[in-house]
Amino acid sequence: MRIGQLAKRSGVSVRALRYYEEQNLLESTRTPGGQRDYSDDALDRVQLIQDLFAAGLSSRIVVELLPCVSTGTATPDMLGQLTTERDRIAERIQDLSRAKSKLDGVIEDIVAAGIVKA
Amino acid sequence: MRIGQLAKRSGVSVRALRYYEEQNLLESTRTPGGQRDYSDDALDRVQLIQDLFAAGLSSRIVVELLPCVSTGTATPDMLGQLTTERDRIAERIQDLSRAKSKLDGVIEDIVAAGIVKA
DNA sequence: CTAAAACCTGACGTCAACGTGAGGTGCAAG
DNA sequence: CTTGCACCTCACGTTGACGTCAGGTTTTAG
Repeated sequence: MRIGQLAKRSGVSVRALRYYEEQNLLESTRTPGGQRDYSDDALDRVQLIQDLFAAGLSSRIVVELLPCVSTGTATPDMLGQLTTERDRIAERIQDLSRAKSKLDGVIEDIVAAGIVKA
Repeated sequence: MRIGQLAKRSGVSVRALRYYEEQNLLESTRTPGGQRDYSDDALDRVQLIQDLFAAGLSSRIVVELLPCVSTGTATPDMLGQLTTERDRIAERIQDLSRAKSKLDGVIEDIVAAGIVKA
């Protein structure tokens, strides 16, 4: 499929897909005319990239980890990286949970104070 | 206390503290010589700001929400904002949990494959 | 009193993940 | 063949939360 199709299916912009390729996160073959041609696997790949980005990983990290995620194999170093990032995400979840609790508390207090009844 | 002390105690940089003041997130009185002087409450304030930043809120949002968080009162609009941001954080937690599960799975697979034994 | 911290105000630099034109090319339809 | 949309490659712009350097002032230790 071509880039517009992939963009539509994956929900990311055309610009973003080109950026992924620039960062070696995503491959494509080219038509004789020079246009990108993606395999169906690309869709999964893009969604994986989005998930990792959403988890706060940078493209530098993602490009290092993508091979193991795809192949299920890794060097000891890569495994270390993986666990490091996994732990970082876990920490982030803790941070977010703390912030959420705080906001929950504030919301409860406000509602309890009867400022608003919804 | 002065800005260096607050920075050391809160763990954020002097530059960041000045930035918070610039964004109306943090107040300070001034010495006759023009140097910032912080009350002890400032420490809690800074940590709250950090928590909200860590939760992905922008300074614009934080400056709107800080009053209700401090006072426990709010207009209906502010309460709406609060719940909106609370829900956004909840979503983010979900995203992170998904990413973490994915990485956990990858790590398990790698370890199971016997590439490494730690 | 003097030197060295610590502080002050601008104001420009940074970094990531794209957005947004500019100017030109590929390709399927009629 | 030509219209027109999708695509191409530069290459500069954007945003947020600061980092950092310059040039000057205040505070504190001795």
